[in-house]
Amino acid sequence: MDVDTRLLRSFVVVAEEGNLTRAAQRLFVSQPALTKQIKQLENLLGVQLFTRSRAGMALTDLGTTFARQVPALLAGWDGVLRDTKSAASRAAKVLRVGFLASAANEATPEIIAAFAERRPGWRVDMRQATWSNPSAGLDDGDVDAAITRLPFPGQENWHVRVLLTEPRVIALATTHRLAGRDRVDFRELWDEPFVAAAPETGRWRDYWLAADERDGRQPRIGAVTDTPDEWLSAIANGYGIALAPESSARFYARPGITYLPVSGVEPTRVGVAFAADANAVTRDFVECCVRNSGALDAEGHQS
Amino acid sequence: MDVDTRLLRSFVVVAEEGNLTRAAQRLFVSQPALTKQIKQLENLLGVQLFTRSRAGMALTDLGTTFARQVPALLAGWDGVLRDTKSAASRAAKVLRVGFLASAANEATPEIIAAFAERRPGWRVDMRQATWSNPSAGLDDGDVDAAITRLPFPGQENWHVRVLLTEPRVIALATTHRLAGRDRVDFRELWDEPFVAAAPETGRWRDYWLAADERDGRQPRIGAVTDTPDEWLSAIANGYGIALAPESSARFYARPGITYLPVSGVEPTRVGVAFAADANAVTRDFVECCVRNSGALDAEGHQS
DNA sequence: CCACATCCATGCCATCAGGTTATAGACGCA
DNA sequence: TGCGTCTATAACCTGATGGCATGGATGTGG
Repeated sequence: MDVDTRLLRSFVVVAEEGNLTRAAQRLFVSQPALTKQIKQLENLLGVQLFTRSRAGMALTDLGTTFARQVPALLAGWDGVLRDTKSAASRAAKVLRVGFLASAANEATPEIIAAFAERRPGWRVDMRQATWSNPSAGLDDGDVDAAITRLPFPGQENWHVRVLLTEPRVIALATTHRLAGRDRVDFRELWDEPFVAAAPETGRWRDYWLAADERDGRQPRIGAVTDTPDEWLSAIANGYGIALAPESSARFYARPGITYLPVSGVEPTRVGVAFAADANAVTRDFVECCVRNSGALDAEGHQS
Repeated sequence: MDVDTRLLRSFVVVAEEGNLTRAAQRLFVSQPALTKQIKQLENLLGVQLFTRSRAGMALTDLGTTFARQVPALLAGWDGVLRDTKSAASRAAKVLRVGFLASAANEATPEIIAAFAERRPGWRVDMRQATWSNPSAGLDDGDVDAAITRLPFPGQENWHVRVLLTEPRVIALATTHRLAGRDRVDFRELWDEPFVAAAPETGRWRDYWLAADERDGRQPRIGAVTDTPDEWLSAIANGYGIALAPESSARFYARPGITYLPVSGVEPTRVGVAFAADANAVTRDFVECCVRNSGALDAEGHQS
């Protein structure tokens, strides 16, 4: 009897949420599709996993037993997947590095150069990730290391070394009423619409909305974007403003966008994340990251 | 990243066979379909698993690594499946028993009755299996115990207790040249066409062709059947003859079919098979089997 | 008491993955 | 050179699956 792991993942989410509609959103499918998936799984097993009611989907006893075992299966598969992919890249002498656009910076070429010297014959495969994937492929086993902004969702599963810390600034349209100012305080911006990452990025989104510095007030969302280009356009078009790393003013300077210093928000950190059991080559790369970012202003330390 | 376990099973078979065409037969799909499945799996992993050549499909290094891990995954899933199904039947107080048509006999009603007395409130769900499924559903977790003919493929994975032993006879069309005889020796039948089980039943098929008693000579196959009815028809129509348990002469008497004693083949045994970790209810059932078949002529002993 | 919000289920339609058959292409072998 | 044995490709078809719109059941607030 065969299953698609997809069904199992859907099952897990539904079990967690206890609610088809919400689960469907998290899984990016429609609610009817999810209804069918769960039904399909129940048919396959010949067992009722949930009791349905207006209140939602509650696990039956059998469903609970099943739910206890499924995560291990999925983890097993994901592990094999990761092992295989990393074995492949090792065989090809390719180090796969994911990075978030805004996390790469002037130091990146130096890091690569240092690594090339350290491991002759190896190639570094840099893969840019969107904001909806803040671990930059680490979670999927697609990369050996990820250079990203901290904190990111799922960070606790990985070893992280901080590479640098920099202030956050505010990005706004040149036409914005505050664009002429020298600097602003974040409190002045509480009621401004913001350009944000997608809701499912959770902690990530919150961090860039500075949810913690709003005294519990809900932010206004003017637009949702997933890549630097979309982000810049949204800001230039006046859909909202956004927090950004200071270095964006250099890397993402663009007509129609103004960057201003802002007080009252924590600075942002760039880090390199990797698996606890990373191989020697990956660790070498991490070492290169620390050394060559340290040249700027980081205090690299284990996190 | 999601897979259908089906792809994994296909992969395992192709890896074992080293040959798409043969693997496709074993999996009951066309060869092009398998080509696509394997390609799909390789795409999914982003890794080449096989090197193709006119000689067939050979695992790459990565493929070998992968192949080492996959069986554990599949076993894990199958285990969960089994657990869940058996938990369901336990909750419903249903004992699921598979049996092979030719393995049930006069004692069966008594067994059920004895069990009903031993476990009031429980129901026995008897499921007849075809010859292409000689474990009668045990392998798929569809039953808690199986009453079947020994030996059967995969028997080593289960606990088995022998219920009875009986001679084998030969079944042939009444019009057959030997039908008038009192008895025959198996050697006289070496060149006769036989009605056999499907090739994929392996050891099972061999046993009922008495492959061991042919001095290595290949049997002639006159027809392939999967159920008693097909089998009886094939014999009556003269497509071939077949070995059968002595009790068939009672249970499957039919105009046009003659059963004759045959010398030179081992007797056949009926056994009840169950999982090593079977629960108390299942063990009770096994106990009932042993007691109530023992009334006939078995010496029940652990196998 | 009724309109509304919230859930899950269902019907209909469009799309696409996946299967099948037939055939091509590569290659060793007689 | 023709044949047998592999795998890959092409063309076609069907069924599974997802999306949208909607229905039915049931609390909830005005």
